[in-house]
Amino acid sequence: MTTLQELSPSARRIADAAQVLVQQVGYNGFSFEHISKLVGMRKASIHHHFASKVDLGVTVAQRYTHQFNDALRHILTSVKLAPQRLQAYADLFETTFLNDHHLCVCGMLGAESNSLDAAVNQEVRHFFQLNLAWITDVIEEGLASGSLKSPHSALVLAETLLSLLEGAMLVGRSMSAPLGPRRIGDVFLSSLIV
Amino acid sequence: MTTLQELSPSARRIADAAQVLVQQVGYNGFSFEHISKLVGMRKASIHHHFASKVDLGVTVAQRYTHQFNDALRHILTSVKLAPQRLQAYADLFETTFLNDHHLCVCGMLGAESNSLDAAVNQEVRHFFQLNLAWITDVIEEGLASGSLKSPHSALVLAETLLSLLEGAMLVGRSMSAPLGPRRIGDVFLSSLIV
DNA sequence: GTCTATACTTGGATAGAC
DNA sequence: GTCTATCCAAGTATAGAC
Repeated sequence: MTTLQELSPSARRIADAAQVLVQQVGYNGFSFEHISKLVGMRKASIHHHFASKVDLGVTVAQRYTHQFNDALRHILTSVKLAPQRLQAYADLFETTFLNDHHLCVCGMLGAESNSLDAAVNQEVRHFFQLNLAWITDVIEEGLASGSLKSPHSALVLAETLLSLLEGAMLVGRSMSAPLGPRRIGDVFLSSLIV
Repeated sequence: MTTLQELSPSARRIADAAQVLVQQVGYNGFSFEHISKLVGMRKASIHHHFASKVDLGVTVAQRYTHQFNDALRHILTSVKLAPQRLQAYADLFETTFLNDHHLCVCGMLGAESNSLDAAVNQEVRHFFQLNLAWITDVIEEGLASGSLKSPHSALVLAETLLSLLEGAMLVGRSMSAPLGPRRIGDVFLSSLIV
């Protein structure tokens, strides 16, 4: 299985194209032929970098999770208060959505999970677990320091916020004038902010 | 294009099977062969009832929307207060999710929308529009009668609730112990209920 | 209405030349 | 690393017998 560090320039272009396709049409919606057209290489050449479609799917999910994790760590260093940290978090989804109504890679793969290889599903679960842990920590600190207030536990609030943002992207896809993850997230966050 | 009234018993069994498959693996995740096995008929026989896969997809979305609409009207007649109406609404999603972690048909199709025929997408948009209008009406009545309270508009709250429930099903699929749409919905609704 | 048989296309994957 | 050529399976769809 290919890991992140070993990606050659060509492999990176392939993974980039595959990620966009996953966000646009899902794992079951694209083929090696689609990637071939996007990167200007033949199908056989793609197989040289990724032996199977599952390998490619796993790599896309791993990279996405890794990049997302970097963004989460950056928020912690650049934003100090829990309410603003959660708004910055919602902005990550907003940015993705504003890019041609792309879905979250793992949101899309999660929807398709019943037809995916276990190796891909494992990466998707890792993404959600990582996100839930991060949000929970932020909310817990906010509740403790008094910048947030709620009768619910931090973990329950975290699953609520994550569900809300993933759902806002999904529902927003089928609307002519969606509010988007940022504004939808604010509706919920405004009930938590002191 | 086949419409709801004309469905023969065989066509109904095929549409039922197709609906389950959409909820499990998505439109791009199933084939006529899968349906063939589920209903015990050959692929050619399925084509006799549905000329194309798009026809089948449209019928599935139409029927689902129609059944959902019946459930929404039933809530209005059997439940009188806005808070309880919204909880009953969340229970519709909970029931679907508890059935083997099935997704909402139109939630799944919405995720795949970029690869679907326009005729299918139109039905998906109709489903969301119908739901948003229903929720908006319920919330508007609740705000007017004083059973609900919020600084946000009914329409914004409706999109928030719908996004939350769709997202709770999607995210819940990849979790070992998801809270589920009902409990997730309650977290948000509790901030609205007076 | 259902079947067998089949046409046609696409998709994932491999062999081997360059 | 990339290519052409090819294999094989699966997927949508149709023709025609029963």
